Amino acid sequence: MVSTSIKEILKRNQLSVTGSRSRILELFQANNGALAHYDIEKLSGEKFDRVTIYRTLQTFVEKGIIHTIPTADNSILYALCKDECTDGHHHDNHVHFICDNCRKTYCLDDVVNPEVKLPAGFKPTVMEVVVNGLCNHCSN
Amino acid sequence: MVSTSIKEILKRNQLSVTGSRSRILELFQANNGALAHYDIEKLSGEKFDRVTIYRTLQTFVEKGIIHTIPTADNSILYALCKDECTDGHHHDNHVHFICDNCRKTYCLDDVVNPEVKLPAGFKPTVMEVVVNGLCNHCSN
DNA sequence: ATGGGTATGCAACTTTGTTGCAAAATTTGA
DNA sequence: TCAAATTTTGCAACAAAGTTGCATACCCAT
Repeated sequence: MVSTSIKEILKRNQLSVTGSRSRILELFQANNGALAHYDIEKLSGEKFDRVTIYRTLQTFVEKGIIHTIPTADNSILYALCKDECTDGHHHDNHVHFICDNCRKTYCLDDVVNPEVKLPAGFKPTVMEVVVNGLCNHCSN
Repeated sequence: MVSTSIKEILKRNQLSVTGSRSRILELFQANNGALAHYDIEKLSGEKFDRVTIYRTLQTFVEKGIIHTIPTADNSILYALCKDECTDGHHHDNHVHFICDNCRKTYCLDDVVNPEVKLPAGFKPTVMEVVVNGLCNHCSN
């Protein structure tokens, strides 16, 4: 059942199981996409304090449960990490896709970041690829 | 001389030549990198109203004089476009590099965005590639 | 069940970005 | 060159987004 796995995720990351954490994780699982702070505030039904949501998201990022996606319009999106993520070390080296029509954000987990040849002296550590366009549901 | 070319850039884009626009363009030319709104506020020496800077940057983006760079930490960076940019149509399909040490952002104009194979049905329009790491000055 | 530690909610505040409007500056045309 | 027409600027007020300190409430191990 769903609630069990949520509890397990929190325990695995040494986090106490609280109402807000469970609910927010649930929202991510149910939405299967990326959520902004604003979305969570709406979806959770005004139930939690804004501050709690900020702190919960921050904690989840630190623990490697979710990761952030940069967007051009200055809003931070958050999405669930795959299981391999561990404390502070994210392996979210996949392409993100934002649909210009339905505004949904997809983690294209199977599309691995491409190689990029940088000029001499530039040592890369992290790379973010965000593609905008029409998703498979909106492109007909 | 520098001031002449700044004037020409503004005129070419049908913008009246004003103090703030000239000064802000000058800052971009002098810095040869990306600037955030915050940077401009500091660099310009408290000389201009915050609102003016917001509006000037917005105008420059619309005219294709500068383009935005999305970052993971929710700050918008702006950088000069190459001359080929025209109204609303940016050709900034190059890789951006942010140095984790000196915090400088580079437009790697010669590093063109790589090809990415998307799943069936996904139709891309714009793509952003941002690489973090150490730049050629900080990697020694 | 209880005590120690952690998380939450509230209040107050800071930062960031937006809007309307009058004053000032820039451009245009005679 | 000068005055009128248009744009731009700065101010004030506001809205949204994010942060911090602290007392209360909750979670969890014993």
